Amino acid sequence: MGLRLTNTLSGCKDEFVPSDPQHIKMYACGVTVYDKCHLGHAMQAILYDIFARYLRFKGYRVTYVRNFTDVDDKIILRASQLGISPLELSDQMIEASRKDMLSLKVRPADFEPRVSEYIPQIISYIQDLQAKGFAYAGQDGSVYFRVRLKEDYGKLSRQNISELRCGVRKDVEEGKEDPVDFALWKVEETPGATWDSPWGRGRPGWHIECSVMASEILGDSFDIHGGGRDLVFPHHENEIAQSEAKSGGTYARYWVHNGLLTVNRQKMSKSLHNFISIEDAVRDYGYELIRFNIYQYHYQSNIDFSAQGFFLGLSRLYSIYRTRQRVIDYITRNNLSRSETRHPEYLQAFCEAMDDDFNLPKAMVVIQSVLQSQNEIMDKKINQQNAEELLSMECLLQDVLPILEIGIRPPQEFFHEIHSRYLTLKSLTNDWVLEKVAQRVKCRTEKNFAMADEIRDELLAQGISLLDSREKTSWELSERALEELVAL
RNA sequence: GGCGACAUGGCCAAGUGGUAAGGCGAGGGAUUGCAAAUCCCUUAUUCCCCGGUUCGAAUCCGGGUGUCGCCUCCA
Repeated sequence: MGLRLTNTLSGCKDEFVPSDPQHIKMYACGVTVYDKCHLGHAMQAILYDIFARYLRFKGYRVTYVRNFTDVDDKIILRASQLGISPLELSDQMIEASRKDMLSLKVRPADFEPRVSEYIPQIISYIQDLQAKGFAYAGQDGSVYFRVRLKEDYGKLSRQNISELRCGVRKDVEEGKEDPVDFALWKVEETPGATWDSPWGRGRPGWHIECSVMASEILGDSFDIHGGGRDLVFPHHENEIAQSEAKSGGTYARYWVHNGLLTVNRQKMSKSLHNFISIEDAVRDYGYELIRFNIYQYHYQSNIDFSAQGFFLGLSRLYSIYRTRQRVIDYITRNNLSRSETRHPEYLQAFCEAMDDDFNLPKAMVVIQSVLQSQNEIMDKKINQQNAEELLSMECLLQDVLPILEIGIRPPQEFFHEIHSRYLTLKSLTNDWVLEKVAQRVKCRTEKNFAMADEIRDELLAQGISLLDSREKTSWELSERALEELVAL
């Protein structure tokens, strides 16, 4: 079964047919590097990275492009405030962004072009548009795109040009023939962020960069173009207009748009003080919890981050790693060898979920079911058939979890990280806990259950929960402890 | 004013014509010294409201209500 994708252009979930059956070309709008990246960027980067990984998993060759916008009003403003050049600022921010992505386990795109590296191509692109009559130099010297000449303008966002209220939020630039026109080249002199052009010194407009970089790297037509919902209009609409005006053909064939990130159901914004940087979030919650939370929602809807969601996620992650550890122990104890067979039913279920418009919540259900089945098997008495079943599930998980980049660390590393974070928070030590556990073990062997229970209660009051098995007593964090760890 | 999206059990959330996934919570059971962990069972005759199309609608159409996004900064 093939992939189906919700295509903003058609408004439907369409069968995805790449123009080259072996090779998928994908472009996603990256960040404008005027500040540190926030969780919304993380979410977008994680999603498209997963799309690329999954398509590769399915056997496609994928070329994935994600740009950096390093020429922009906000960068110029910020840089002048900081007393550095715009490109210095964007260099720093790109470096920070790369670090952020690494910490989230997001793989770099195959191409990560920067606007400043494509100025000559942008200029000749605009010249071509000018030759075709779609671009004109306005009275102020800047170059604009003649929107009304593109008769299908508005097809992506379903906007009607005559209904647009121009200048509602921003003053209309002088020099345009028509208020709906948008800038391709802005004439101005900003140190460090301007280049010579046939129209004078200046810099590219807001939308031209993606059209140019996408076509330079992927060609005039490619398969998937993605970005946040908030880019549909005007950014993507304008990209289509420019690109198709220039090439005369179809630009991106499928447009996918992810929802935005909310914090406690409110859009994340600096003015609401709910702005979370990737750096802070990774430090406070860990990359897996951030990813887990994203996977609870379909990519098209807004994804909410809240203490409740993080708590739920951490409990589930905890549980995932408990099972991961249990499987490792089980395999070692029973001296089982690796399986080369991926459990066929679960593999199919996983692929069906992902093929259905990258339905991550559904895919996560499959993962949970696999883990549950593994536990079920390990609860039973071992036999040949059980063991094979378990191993094929394990084989599947080892192939599929890396796509999601979740549950693949050594479990002890995960537990150690969470536990030490908690112990530090509560000023407790690992030795203290172990001492208490040892005391209790002694009480239990002496059948002094009253004392044993007392120690257990004492630990529980500190957020430490005990697990007695036949061989040993181990400890982990209680629900309340997990809750405390993720309080926003 | 225009365009668009969404509304599903106590909470979160899948599900675009065939009779409501899953998680959390709650209740019961197996297991346990008792717990925890794990597993099993139960927990929405019903999908914001009102009409319509259909043999059949959470899903399609019309109207209403509510929430949100975008309308030239945005992932």
